[in-house]
Amino acid sequence: MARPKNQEARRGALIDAAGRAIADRGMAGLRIKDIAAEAGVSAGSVLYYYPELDDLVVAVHQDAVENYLAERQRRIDEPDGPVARMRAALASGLPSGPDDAVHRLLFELHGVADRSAAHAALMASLFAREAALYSTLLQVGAAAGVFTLAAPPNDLARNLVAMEDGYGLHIVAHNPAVDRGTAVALLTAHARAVTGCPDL
Amino acid sequence: MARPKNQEARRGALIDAAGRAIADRGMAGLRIKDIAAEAGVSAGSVLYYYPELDDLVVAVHQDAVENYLAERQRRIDEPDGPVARMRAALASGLPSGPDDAVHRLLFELHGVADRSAAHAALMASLFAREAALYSTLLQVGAAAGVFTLAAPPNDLARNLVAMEDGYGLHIVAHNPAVDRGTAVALLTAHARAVTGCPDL
Amino acid sequence: MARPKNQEARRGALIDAAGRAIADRGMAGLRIKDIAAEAGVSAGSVLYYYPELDDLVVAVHQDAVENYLAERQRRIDEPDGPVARMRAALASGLPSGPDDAVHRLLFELHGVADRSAAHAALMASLFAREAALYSTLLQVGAAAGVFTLAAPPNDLARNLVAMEDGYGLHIVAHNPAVDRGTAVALLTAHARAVTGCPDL
Amino acid sequence: MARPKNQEARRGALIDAAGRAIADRGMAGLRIKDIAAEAGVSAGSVLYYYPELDDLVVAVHQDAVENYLAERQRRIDEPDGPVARMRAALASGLPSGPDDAVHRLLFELHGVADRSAAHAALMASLFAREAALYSTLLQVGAAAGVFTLAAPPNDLARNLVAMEDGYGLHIVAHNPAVDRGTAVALLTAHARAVTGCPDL
DNA sequence: CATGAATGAGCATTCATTCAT
DNA sequence: AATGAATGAATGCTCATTCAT
Repeated sequence: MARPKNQEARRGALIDAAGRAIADRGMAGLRIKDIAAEAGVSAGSVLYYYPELDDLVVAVHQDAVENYLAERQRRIDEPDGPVARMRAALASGLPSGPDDAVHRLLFELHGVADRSAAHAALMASLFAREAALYSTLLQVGAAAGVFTLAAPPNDLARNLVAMEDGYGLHIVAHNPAVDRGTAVALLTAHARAVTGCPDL
Repeated sequence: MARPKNQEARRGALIDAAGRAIADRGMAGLRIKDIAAEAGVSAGSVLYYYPELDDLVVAVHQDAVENYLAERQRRIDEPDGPVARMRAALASGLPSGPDDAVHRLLFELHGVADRSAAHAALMASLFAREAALYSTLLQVGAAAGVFTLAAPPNDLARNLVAMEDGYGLHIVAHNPAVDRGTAVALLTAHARAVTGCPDL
Repeated sequence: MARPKNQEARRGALIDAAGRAIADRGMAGLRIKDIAAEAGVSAGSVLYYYPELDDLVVAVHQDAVENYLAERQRRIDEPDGPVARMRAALASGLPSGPDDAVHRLLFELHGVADRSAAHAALMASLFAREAALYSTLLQVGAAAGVFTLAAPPNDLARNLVAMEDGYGLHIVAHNPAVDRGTAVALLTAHARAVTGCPDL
Repeated sequence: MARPKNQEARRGALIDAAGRAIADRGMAGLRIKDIAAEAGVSAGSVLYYYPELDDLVVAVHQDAVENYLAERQRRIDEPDGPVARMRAALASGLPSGPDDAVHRLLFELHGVADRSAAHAALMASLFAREAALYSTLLQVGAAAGVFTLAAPPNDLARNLVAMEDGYGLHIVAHNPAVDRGTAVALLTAHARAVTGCPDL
């Protein structure tokens, strides 16, 4: 069982390395030798594990989506109570800044979704699961009587994610008029309005 | 005076051709040969007019932003009255579908903004001017007594644009759960809520 | 004593596998991987038994020559009498068609003889022994009074083999104007003439 | 008209260079950079003129066949009378030795005919036209009363070409027992027999 | 002004080969 | 004895770029 484990470990290392390379140089500038250098192996090794480079990129996307969601879930579950959790959700959906590696990576990968069904599916999955996160929070808050929802929770949830994605795009892309602080404030104001909860 | 005019005309044709090439093949797959073919000239000619290819791409971005904004302004100004105009605004900010060439082009170009100050500036300009569009509509509507704004118009405006961008991203990227109809409906519902105007 | 035997068996299997690979893909397209796959072993194993790949190819050539000659001798010895045996000889020297694996292999290996003394020697050996086959048949037939040789038996024999080789080349190489039937007929007509034996 | 001429000249130079490279290194060892070096141009230039390398090899084959046939025809037509011409034919169909560039090239190219219809057609064309050469000589000689044909001229002609090809193969491939002198003698003896002409 | 010819840098990719196990 | 992991050399190929015309 040593071999398969090593195989998996090496594949994982390559996925990490490729993720860094994509976040750094962008999908357009992705080179096998960059991935190899980042992973500390030869270019041949990358091809050895991923004869089809696209498969590696899909693996990176999968990994990024899962890790991002898990981490976000973790940060949301940390505090107690609907209000604190919603605040955690609002805080955890935006890039920390233009250099946020995770968001850079995800946006790069979203950019190829229009030419790849696999990437489109991953992006759609991320969207749906983030919406589900918000939807749950909204419904729990409403059930607890803290939120008064201005519209069906699923609609509000999708709008929140769309707004996050929009602001996230501008933050990562260095829009000087949209920094994280502003975006969080505007997003929070919106959430406050649609939940009728001034404490957010 | 004939030369400069021809020069300009040729440059314009190259900008159009490059725009089509980017929308078609994406920034990552952009080749001088493709631009040349799309413009019906030789690859050398492209380099002759744009020794630095980046300049051509910036020109494409500039052109796309200006045309898009002008067209959107036109569509907003067409109807009369704040409500109709707001409806026109909500309808004109989302791609018609995954194949919408203008939005495809703009999203491709947003993708390079994080590596280019020029593109970031253009993207920021687009964001600001779209927000201004909404801001004006909101203020006029409020002044007319049709809208009751739930927050400062500039805040609401930016949120609307961010939401548009988020949904636009998913539409262009083939998220199967986000089609134009759904996005327009959700965006409109949001606008209805923040303007307090059920007629939207 | 088990080891050496296994060694030999494995080497034999590799020779067979390499022979099939060469007949299939040609010398130009020969890959260690293909030989290994054909033999059902790893590429490393091939190198283990034949650190110098050329040695394997020489072994293939040797094997092919010996087997081919043995089989041809067998087919010639089967019938009785000079005439029947000569007919068997004429029938056994031409490929059955463009897909005749043995002849394909031999011609591929002849093609490398100009760059390798070992292969040239094997090819020369094959030529000489085929000529000897014919020479014997001719002399026995002459002694029996059935053949009237038009020239020294060694000369006639070499001409027969050369003609065989020429026709064989065209058959294997898919010359549409030279099929086995035609070649056998022409070769036989020639043999009839030089032996003065109308019964061939 | 200067451009097309240069284009043609350059293509011709590449064909010559590729022919030399194939004769030197063999089809199996054919490298683009060798062709380029032989032609004194860059590797990119070879691809520029022949994006599909196979097309270049086919052109080489075509060229080799035509030149070889033209030269052979020339050498046959030089002397007067059926006997002298037949002697010229017999002398012009065999390689001068193992290093005969033309024959080396032709045999290399015959070796790929089994995997390429184009090359098979060229090889078949060469065979048919060489046979026609002999057939004409035989018929003219018979008509003149110098030859007494032992079989239909087309049959004799094909046998002559097959024998030539067989001996040619062995000469080029360094069969030490088959040198040009021996082959010419044996081939001539055969011709003498089938034409009944002792003067050959 | 514009082109096609020609190049070379940079890339993915194939493949024989090495090595630890 | 035999393998799979891993490498690096070698090659084809793409593409931006230069240049003479």
